[in-house]
Amino acid sequence: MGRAPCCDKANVKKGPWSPEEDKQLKEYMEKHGTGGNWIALPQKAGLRRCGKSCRLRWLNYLRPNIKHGDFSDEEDRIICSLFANIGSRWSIIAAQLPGRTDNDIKNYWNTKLKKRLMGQPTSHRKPHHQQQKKHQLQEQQQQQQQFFPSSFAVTAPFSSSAPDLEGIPISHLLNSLVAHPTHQSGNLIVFGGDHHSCSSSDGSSIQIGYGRDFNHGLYNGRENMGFESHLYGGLETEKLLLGGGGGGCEASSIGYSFGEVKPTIACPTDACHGLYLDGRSGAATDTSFRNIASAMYHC
DNA sequence: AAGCTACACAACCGCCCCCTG
DNA sequence: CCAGGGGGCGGTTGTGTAGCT
Repeated sequence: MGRAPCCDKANVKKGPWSPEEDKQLKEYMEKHGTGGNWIALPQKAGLRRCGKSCRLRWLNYLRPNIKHGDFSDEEDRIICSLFANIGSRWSIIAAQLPGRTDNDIKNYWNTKLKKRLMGQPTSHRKPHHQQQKKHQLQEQQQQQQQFFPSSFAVTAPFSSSAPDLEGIPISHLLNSLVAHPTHQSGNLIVFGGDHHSCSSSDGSSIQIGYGRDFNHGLYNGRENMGFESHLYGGLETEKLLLGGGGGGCEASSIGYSFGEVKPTIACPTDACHGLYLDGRSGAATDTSFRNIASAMYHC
């Protein structure tokens, strides 16, 4: 038996809200509030709308202090950073941006940020002059640099058969791991590079930019290598500190050798579900990442 | 000027979580 | 403890608009 519908679909108006309906809902909300029941609200307010539709309209458009329009660079950065850490938990991300709604942020991400960070054209309309294309390309490169300033900029394809990873951009290592997953790669969680979440055909996966399912840590007894808990948008996540102590991946920290990293990659256990590598900052992280990528190729 | 296309954003759908009785 | 229902959320679709041909 299916669930009873929340409202009588046949007698409910759908589609865009008219100014009159907006006014009616706003006035009712200002006088009475939801009364703890959105489903009953439309009837009380004299609206021929589904309660959920009223809720959405209120939360996303009518309620006070809603910000619409241009997102600032700071907001962009916050969204990207949180998306990298917790994925598409729009409500959590919205909670960090006063005046912004989850729907707004979701739309903004889907229509602009995602394309921008994936290197797709961001212009409002198709350019039709070479000059514009050139300018657009430069703009994209600048924007990528702005968000991921270390070595994440994409340049050339990476051959999966090449064991020597020195000098190969991290983004290509990432891409290659996505394209050629190993049985170990299912245990690697990276954030900070491109924002992909990819699965291979056999079900193993590399999750990039998403760490919430990663719960357990390894502590190998060595100072500055272990797991550290972080709160991102109210969600606790943990990451393996390959980059050194304190703040995670510091520029001055060391890269771990294959021997040190391999047990973690090769032998996931209940106590060690995988790696969580902060790839956002600096050369030391690159070294760590290269070690892991190298380990995966050798395993 | 008309038709086409791409884009932005509002709104809907349906699933899941969690509270309550 | 369990079932039912409302609320919340993320994904998807629909619609209006602006630029291009």
